[in-house]
Amino acid sequence: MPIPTDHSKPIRKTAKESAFSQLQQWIIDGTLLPGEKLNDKELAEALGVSRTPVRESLQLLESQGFVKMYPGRSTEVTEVEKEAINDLLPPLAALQALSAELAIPHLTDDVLALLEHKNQQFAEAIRTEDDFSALKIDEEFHQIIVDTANNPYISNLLSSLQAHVRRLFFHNSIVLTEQSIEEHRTIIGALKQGDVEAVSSVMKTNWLRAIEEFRSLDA
Amino acid sequence: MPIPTDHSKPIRKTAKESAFSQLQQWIIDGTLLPGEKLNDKELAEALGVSRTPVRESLQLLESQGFVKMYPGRSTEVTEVEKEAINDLLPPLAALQALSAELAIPHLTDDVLALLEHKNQQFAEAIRTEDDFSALKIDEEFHQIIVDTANNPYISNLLSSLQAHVRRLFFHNSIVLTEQSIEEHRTIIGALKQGDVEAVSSVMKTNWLRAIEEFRSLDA
DNA sequence: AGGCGTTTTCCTGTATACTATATATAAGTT
DNA sequence: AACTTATATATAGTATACAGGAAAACGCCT
Repeated sequence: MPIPTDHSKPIRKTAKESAFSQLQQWIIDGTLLPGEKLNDKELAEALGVSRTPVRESLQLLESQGFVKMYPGRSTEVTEVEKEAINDLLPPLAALQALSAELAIPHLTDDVLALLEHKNQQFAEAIRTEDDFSALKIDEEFHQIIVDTANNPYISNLLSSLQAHVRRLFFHNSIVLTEQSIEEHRTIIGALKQGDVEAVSSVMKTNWLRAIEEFRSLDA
Repeated sequence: MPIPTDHSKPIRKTAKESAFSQLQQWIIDGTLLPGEKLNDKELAEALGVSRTPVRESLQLLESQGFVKMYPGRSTEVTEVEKEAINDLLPPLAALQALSAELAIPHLTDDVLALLEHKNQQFAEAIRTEDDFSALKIDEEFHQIIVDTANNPYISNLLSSLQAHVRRLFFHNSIVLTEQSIEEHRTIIGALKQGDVEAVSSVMKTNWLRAIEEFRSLDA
């Protein structure tokens, strides 16, 4: 009797974890509005758990910059300022560019195929103006590269930055353009050829261009 | 009556905060050894607080990668692997280089003077072979640049990476060399001239060189 | 002695209870 | 009425109590 039970991950999802992801989701998608005061008692009963896991989650969210705690006073959701994009994208671009550089030695045909496939999905999403999917797929595309770089520190830093970008994009309904498709192709090409300079440069361009596109929404 | 009492920071040092910094310190300086199992009850009484703030601190430390939590099982201090330097320094160098670039528009004479002063302190520490001070001053030197860049996201990311580097250096008693003094001078010069490329390049060199020096300790 | 199952202990995760401080509300004074 | 001062209420921070599960200790069998 084989019993294929895969207990490699005996994921008993701890109350703290589920509280954390739910709260983060609510903050990113705007259910919890920027500036809103958070009362742990309320959140606790809304989530059906006690205050303890809620408070633990809030502290993690603070370390990621999603909430601000005023000790002894209150906890509130941080603001979503459009100008934050100016602070957010440069380090994101730098780390993504670095990831691409570091990914080169670990490239395999599988990875390249995966990237090309993702970019096709991406192109399709752009074509059908499925903006939400496009954002999601774009993130996955870049995640492949980050994973390939295989650097846990970078992965960590980026996941935090990405979450903030996601929130900004959510609150401002940004739209990715066709230009990204071509840039992705260039990135794949540069990766194939192991051109460190080129890949780093295009990657930065790809991300920093978002600043301009973001600004144009002001109009 | 002016009463200059600055109650902008009525810092009531919360038990959680003091527990956190103490635990982090213990992990960095090796009081808590890599791989060691952490028992909240013990830690709690050692710190004179209850388990709650201890557990909260441990969770923050996990998010920073200083401990690993196996839910329901145990919490242990992460290992200090020399090879981690290979993963740690590239993003650190990239972000420090970016900081320097971004600092340029915010440079003032005060900042430049401060940098030159710090570098003199640094040179003095190197000269007297006060290795510990040299490390500390070097960190302060770079912190000035990061602060000048005035980007909260970068500051955040770097503080986490710096803590890891500090731990690595502690556990391997790394020593900074005279070469850093000259590189710091070059950095200051490039900043003065607003030479983005140069400052970025030297900054990266300055940090990545540490990888080589670190490896040479193997011998 | 070594392996397997059972029992016991311990520890983590979570809920609840307690405490002190901050804010809101009401009373009092000029 | 405006401004203090006092009182009440609420909420954050911390401690403790409780429950389930993991690891350790023990005993049993071969």
